[in-house]
Amino acid sequence: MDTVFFSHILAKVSLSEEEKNSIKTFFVSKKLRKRQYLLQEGDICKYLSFVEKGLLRSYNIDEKGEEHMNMFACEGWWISDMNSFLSGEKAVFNIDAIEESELLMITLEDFEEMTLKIPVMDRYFRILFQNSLVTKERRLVSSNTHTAEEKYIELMESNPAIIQRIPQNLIASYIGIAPETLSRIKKNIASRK
Amino acid sequence: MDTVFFSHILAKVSLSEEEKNSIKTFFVSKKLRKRQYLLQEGDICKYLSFVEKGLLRSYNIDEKGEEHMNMFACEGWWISDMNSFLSGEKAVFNIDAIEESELLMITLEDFEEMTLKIPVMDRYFRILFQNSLVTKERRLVSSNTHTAEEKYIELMESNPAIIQRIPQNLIASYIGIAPETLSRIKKNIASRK
DNA sequence: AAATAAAATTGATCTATATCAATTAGAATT
DNA sequence: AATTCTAATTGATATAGATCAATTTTATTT
Repeated sequence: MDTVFFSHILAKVSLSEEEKNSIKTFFVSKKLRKRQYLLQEGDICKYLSFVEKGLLRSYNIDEKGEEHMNMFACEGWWISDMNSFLSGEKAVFNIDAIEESELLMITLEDFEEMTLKIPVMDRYFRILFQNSLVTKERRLVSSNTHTAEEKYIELMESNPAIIQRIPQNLIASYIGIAPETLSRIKKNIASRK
Repeated sequence: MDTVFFSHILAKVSLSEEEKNSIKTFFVSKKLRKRQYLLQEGDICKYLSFVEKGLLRSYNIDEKGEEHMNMFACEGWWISDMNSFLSGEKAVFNIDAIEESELLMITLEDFEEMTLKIPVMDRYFRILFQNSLVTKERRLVSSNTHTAEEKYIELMESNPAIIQRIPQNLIASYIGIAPETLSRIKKNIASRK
């Protein structure tokens, strides 16, 4: 319980040693093998999880059985089916590990207790959610405003690091296009250079 | 400074009379006529605004001059270009009034001061942003997973009240389709009943 | 109430991207 | 190293929804 976790929190708020120790007690750690599920659609999402190491994806599956990537999370990111986690409703997302991963997880009950005991964690999550909101908003704008190629270029430019760790077909799904289309887009871009 | 505002906050957190009085001091109120701008693309978004009354929209404009609705906000909603507000970068969104409106507005400086003075407001905004995140996530799933008709039906079902106050062409833009397409979709749905 | 402007509808046509099918390249497993 | 499985590429074709243009309906302004 460690460097990655607290360095990410301390980047947004200050914590005393005492607070750190207290926070630790609310989390449990978990390792996931590649392809292992953290959550399956229809289950209740019991945890909000911080990625210490590795790479996960969350996605939903439509009536035709097609997967649609919702988000990826690598080191320093949080992942969950927020609606299920907060409301106790059934999860609409699946979450699994793209790479072998290590997580720190907290239940809703402990999350509530932790924020009440350490109010600065409300601030941390307020800032975290604020930033996520900006990111999601950008993606939504991109989704409505740009062509397939523009969306791909935008993603490449905003997130070059993570992209290299993720198979093309998942990236295609993330930007909402067919894998064949992404393949052709890449070819076009390459041929223009 | 009033019922709508505090009733929305008190639905999420508790406040003493003293805290309420303190909170009041951070906000200024403003009235907008129909079609009046609150924010124009390229300006810095100085305020986070709570809608006491009326209806506003936020939207971006692409290179072809087409508007793309980002969100609508009626009584009880907050509106801003969050990225610009928080970072001081130029706004990418325009915000204007669809109906004559009344707002309560706070600057970033006062927002920071308020949350430091009244930590429970961090909690309020943490919960608010958490919920917005769930909403945005749903919209993104819908945008990638569903057909134009499904997106329209979903919006109708999740938000029947607000839809009736908003012109069809803006709704089409919000779900990312051409106004002609929405018109045809409505016709189809009607003819099937 | 008349005049003007804006929004919605309808038809005809076009296009970006999806879908289907086959092939090749790369990973993972034995 | 050989085999099997999965992902990526490429070509041919189909389609949802966009675009363009004309018309009608509904708001707004004078």
